[in-house]
Amino acid sequence: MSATVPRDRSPADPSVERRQRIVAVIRALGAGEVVSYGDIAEVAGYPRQSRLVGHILAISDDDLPWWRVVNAAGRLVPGHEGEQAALLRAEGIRVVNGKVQGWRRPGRLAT
DNA sequence: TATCTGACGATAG
DNA sequence: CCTATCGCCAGAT
Repeated sequence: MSATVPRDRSPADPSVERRQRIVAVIRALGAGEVVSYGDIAEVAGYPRQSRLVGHILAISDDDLPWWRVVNAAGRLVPGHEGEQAALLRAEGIRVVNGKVQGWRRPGRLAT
């Protein structure tokens, strides 16, 4: 027997809370709504932690509407572009060449 | 403990 | 459009 005991993942664990919080935001997405990883992180209360969102989605079950999440450039998820494009189009989202049309990154608008 | 990687973001060239 | 670099954090080795 190893002397190491599996850590108890209680709800009090901050890493669990982060995960739960981010998952909750993703689950709250409705049909036709597309957001970026950074947006989810910010809404969840963890600005600039977009990588964490990507990680959660990668390890989490497919129970979540992962297809409604794209990167800041409107780019689809590598390796799932075909399925994601189909799912998005089914919700009325226009997808062209692996990117969401009509997407614009904040801070790059205006003249 | 150190180092690398990743469903990221932004800036620079 | 592309690659490169830096910042950010969690997990894997």
